[in-house]
Order: sequence, then structure tokens, then C-alpha cells
Amino acid sequence: MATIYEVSELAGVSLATVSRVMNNSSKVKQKTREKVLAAMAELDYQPNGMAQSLASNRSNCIGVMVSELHGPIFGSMLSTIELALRKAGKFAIFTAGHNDAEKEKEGIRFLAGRNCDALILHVESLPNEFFIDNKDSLLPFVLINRHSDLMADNCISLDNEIGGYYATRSLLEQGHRQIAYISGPLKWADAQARLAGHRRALQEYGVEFDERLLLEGDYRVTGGAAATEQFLAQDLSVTAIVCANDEMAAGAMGSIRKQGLFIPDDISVVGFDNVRWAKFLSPQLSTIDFPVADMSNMAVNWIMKNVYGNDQLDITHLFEPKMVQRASTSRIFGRKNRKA
Amino acid sequence: MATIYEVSELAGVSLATVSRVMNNSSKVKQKTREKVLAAMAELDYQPNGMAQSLASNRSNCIGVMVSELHGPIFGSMLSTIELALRKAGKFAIFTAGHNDAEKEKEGIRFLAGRNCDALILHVESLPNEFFIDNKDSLLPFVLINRHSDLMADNCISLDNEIGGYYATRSLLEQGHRQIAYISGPLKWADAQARLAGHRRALQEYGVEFDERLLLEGDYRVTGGAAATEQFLAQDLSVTAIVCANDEMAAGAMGSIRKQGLFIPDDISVVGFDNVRWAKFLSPQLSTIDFPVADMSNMAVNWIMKNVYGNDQLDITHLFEPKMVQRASTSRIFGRKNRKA
DNA sequence: GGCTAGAATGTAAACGCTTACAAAAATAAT
DNA sequence: ATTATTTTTGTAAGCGTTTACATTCTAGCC
Repeated sequence: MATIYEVSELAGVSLATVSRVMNNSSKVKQKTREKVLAAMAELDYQPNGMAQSLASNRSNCIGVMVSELHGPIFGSMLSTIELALRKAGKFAIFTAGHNDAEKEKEGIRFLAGRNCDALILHVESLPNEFFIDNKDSLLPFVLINRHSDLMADNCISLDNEIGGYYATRSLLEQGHRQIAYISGPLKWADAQARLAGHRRALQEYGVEFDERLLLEGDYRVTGGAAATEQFLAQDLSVTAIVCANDEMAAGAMGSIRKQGLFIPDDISVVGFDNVRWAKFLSPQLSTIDFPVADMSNMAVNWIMKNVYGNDQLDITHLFEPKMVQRASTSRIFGRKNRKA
Repeated sequence: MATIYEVSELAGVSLATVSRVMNNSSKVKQKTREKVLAAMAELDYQPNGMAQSLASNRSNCIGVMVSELHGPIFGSMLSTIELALRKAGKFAIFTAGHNDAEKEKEGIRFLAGRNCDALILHVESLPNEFFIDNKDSLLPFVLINRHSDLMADNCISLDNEIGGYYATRSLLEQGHRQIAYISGPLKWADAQARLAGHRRALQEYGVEFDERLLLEGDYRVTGGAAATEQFLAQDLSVTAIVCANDEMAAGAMGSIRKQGLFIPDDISVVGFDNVRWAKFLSPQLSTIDFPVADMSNMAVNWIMKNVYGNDQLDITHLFEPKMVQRASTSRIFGRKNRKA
């Protein structure tokens, strides 16, 4: 592997000049630049990233931590981030936090150990305070899916409240009034916000909130299935179920079908996230689209702006989800509820 | 950030000694080691990875290229690889090849540019010859999901033929005889092998292969749906459909249901891959389990053995898939085919 | 006690680049 | 043609490690 030294010799210039043409750091005469470029080409020169990093104290690596490296949401996140970073000539190092405060902390250490220039984090367990308190001792970071006024600039988040609102409103508009809600674990802010949106929609339509129509789920298929069974076992004449994510919606659909009921004729189901396989379910799931790709790209923009000084980039901190109507919901008029 | 120099001063030893205790490279007196360790702890010393890499010509980074960074198979691959590498104190750099020979080649260059110590590759478009011919000029590499006798040691692959065989045999055992098959794009070796397995099973059970019961799909939902419609439109009295992957199986299930037929009563469906959401479909999909995690771990083992000299590791090069019986298949006796 | 082999430690030269600062060359002004 | 500026290029000192090789200890032996 050729080094910068060999290039400089072949081109008949000094090391510094070669470095300059590589980095466009300061003016180099056009003719010299060409000589250098030719030499680089002839030697098939590839700069040694490690040496560059050591000398410049910049690694061109961005550490990315998400809860898991699999799953539709994270998959889309990784995909988007990697593509965007690579386009910018940066490298991503991914790691998983596994939704555990200790592991998340360790992941951050791990990434810092690789001399990352900055971090993109999707953490679930570490509290806001961790970031607020350590803002200065940590590498520059941007948090996806989290918000706190005390570090607003570092946050890129989704308006979960309005997502929850849209989900329930779409049902209300279709005439539903007995709407059950399966929330996520309410210790998490996003689950709370989605539920708040649900309640706001009900209120707006003059429907009184009924405690019996709310169950706390776990964001997993099994939780959705269990909660749905519980709803159906009681005599609540539920005509629609809103699930705080698509996984639970898949579970709900399974339970409904197991009862011999039809979707959406007997019961409409709405999810949240719009994961890829929501379309594979039958009927296809109506859900709230989580703009993961947009948010991920914005996180990369944040880095390019705040870490690499690309000043003209505009940063959006709050994203809005959209309702995606598919076949799992329908107007209540058309329904033929077997239990009714 | 403390440097090795500060540690050496505080401990009252030389740089070299500190380096030695870090790397266990040669004997250090117990008392000295303790002094050094204490100093490192006191200064919260973290070695600078870049400097280590530069000096030792080893980056502790493994480049990983897969077709996409999302999707259930790749997600599981990334997850597993990252965890295993991190346990070994190594870093993974992921990138996507997007199933395009040029992009795959560029991805490899990209990873090499980061001075990776080795590569784990899941490429689809680059031909075997590329790797065989460039074996020596490339970084050490291990290929997941590919096999060639000319570089057998570098390959970790799945026995697709036997997977295809199991899928069809499970149906034959249940009494099915009119079994349709939706293959993957037959330009790919894995699609060919799965189909070959299907044919072997038929032959073994004395069922003659019927050209009309074979359609070439595209490994995507839409392709599975289209092929299924085509089967159902003809009068073939198909009682089961084998799909060369789960996505197409999801499409097939949709088409079957759209025709007013029931799964598995009218038609049984088998997939291949056992992606996570195969259980979310209803009925739950019977499929062939692709041991992605095992294969990914083995790839990491390959690296640890061949690149980092962990000699006692045993490498398995060929993995066997397993049949997973779920609700989308049933004995033919129980069926009440509306068309029959 | 003096000698020696072997163990423990230290010295200093890489590793391949970036970047102040200095020097030289080109250009403009007189 | 000189001198003053401005551009362009070169010099050399890092960046924080690893690792031959050299040196100093330590123990065992006579």
C-alpha cells in the first residue's frame, strides 16, 4: 500500500502538498495539483484512515446506537443513516443498547472508545438527565425519538401525541364510538403521548373516556393478543381497537379472528408505526406512519451541521406522523357485528 | 483524555511497560502491573484506538457488508454479528451492497479504506470468480450464504437443497400431491437449490413433476401473490403451495384468501426463511427455518480463528435448515376444498 | 562475593498522516 | 529593476501507540 511519502516523491513535491490536495485545505497551484493527482492515481494511493484520524484528531466515524440492530423500525433507521453518512464520506459504527440503562451506557463508552466524532443515539432506558448532566463530557450527540427542553437542540423526535390523535380520530370519523385502546408500557414517554392523543380525540368528539376500554400492553404481539381477548371477554360492544404499535395490532387481529369475528366488519383495528409487514397482514393494517427515514436523515444532517460545520443545513426537530388508511378499518355503518 | 504517557509517569514506569500490561504481550512483574493498573484506573485511561491501530497495523474493525441493512434476515445477521464481535472486543462497520455488483465492489473498497482487519460479506451480485481471482489482494474475507469449491474455506452456506426438500416432503407426508411451487429468481443459486430439493422430494414420493405447477417468482410479496393467482385461475386442483421464501408466502396467502379459499383447509402454504413476522400472519406460517444466527456466529468464529489466531475454534461450513410446522399447513384429509 | 542467565524494564524508532510556521516563488506596485 | 505583497510550497514537530533492541535487575550458583 502506497503512502503519502511515495506519492510526494513521485510527484516531486513535499508531503504537505500532497496532504493539501487531498484535503483541499489550502490553495495549491493547478499544475501541482494535477501532478499529485496523477501520482496518486498511478500508485493507486489510498490514504490510511487511522493515520489521518490520529493526526487530525477526527475519525470520520459516527457511532450509532439503537436498541436492537433488527426489527423494522431500527432496520430502516440503520439503512437510512448508513446511506446518508456514506454519501458524506463518513463511516458508521453501529451498536445495540438492548433497552437497558447499563448496556446503553456501556455502548456509549464502546463507541467513544473508537474515537467517534459524534453519536446518533436511540436509547430507551437512560433518562434524559443522563444526557443533560453529561452534555459536555460526552461526544457531540443527537437523540432520535426523545425530547427535553433542556437539550432541545440535541433532540429529534416524533409528535406521538398527534399520532395517537390521528389514529383515534380516523375511527371516530368512521362512526366508531366504543373504541378500545391498548397502550404501550406507560412508563415510557412515547406510550403516554400516544395515549394522550387518543384521549384528546375522544374528547374532541364528545366521547367520554371509559377506563374499561384501556389496557396497558407491552408493545409485543402477545400483549396485544392478551389485551384483545380481555376486551372481547367483557360485554363492551367494542367496534374498534387502537393499538399503540403494529406488533400489538398483529396480536389483536389474531385474537379477534380466533373469536370468529371479522376485521373490519366486526371490529376495526389500527396500529402505529407502519412497519413493513403491516401490508402483509390480512386485511392490510391501517396504521400511523412513523417517518423513520426522514428522522434518521435529519439526525445525519444534524451531525453534518454541528460536527462537520456544514452550516447551511436546516434542522427540523419535531416530526409529524401521518395516518395510513388500509383495509383493517371501515365505517361502522357497514359492519355486521355478530355480538350485536 | 489521558494518554499512555501520563499513565506511565503516574505509575513511575516507562511507556513500554504500560503498553505491555495493556496487551499482556510479555511478562511484567506482578507488582509493576498493579501499579500500572492503579494508575490507569485513577486517570480513567482509555487507549486511543487510532494510535493503536496505526502502530500495530491492526484496526480491530471488521467490515460487514450485506445486501440491505434492514429486513428480518439481515437484521438478525447484523444483530448477531455485532454482539459476537463486541464480546470479542472488536468493532463492526456495516455497509450495504444493495444487490448490485458495482455497489458491492464499491462497498468492499469502502470497508478496505477503513483499514478493516477482515470482511464478513453477504453479497448477491458479485460472482464467485471475483472472490476466487482476488483472494490474495482482498482483505481476509468470509462469505455468508455462498459456496464454491475453489474457496470452500471462505464460505459459510446453507443447504438450500435440503430446505426445499423438507418443505415439500412435509406436504407430501400430509398427503398432498398437487403441490405448486413458486421459486425465487432462478438466476440465483439458492433459488435453484431450493427448487432442486422440491423436485427431489416429489421424485422420492413418486410424484411426477408437472411444469404447470412451477412459476418463477421474485422473492417478493407481489410476485407470490401474482403467481398464486395464476395457479388458482387454472384448473389444477392445487392443494398446497410451496414458496421459496416467506415474503412470497405472505403474498400467496393474500391471494388465496382473496379467492374466498381457506388456509390450510383448502390450500396449505409453506414458506422459507422463518422470518420473525411469519408467526404474525394468520394462520401462522409453516416454513423452513434459516439458521441465520448460527451462521453469523460462525462467520465471526471464522474471523477470530483466521485473523486473530484463536486456533481452537472449529468452523462449520455448511448449515442445515429445519422445518417449522405451524398452522398454514394441514393433512389433506381434513380439507374441504370449495373447488373440489 | 562475584558471575551469569533469565526476567523485567527502558529507549527510541517507527506507523502515515496533519498542520503551524518558515521559506521560496510568483505577482503587483513603484 | 527593486521592493512589497501575496501565493504557493517545504520543513519539521506532533498525534498516541507498538515493538525491536538495549539495558538493568534479580536470583541462583559456585
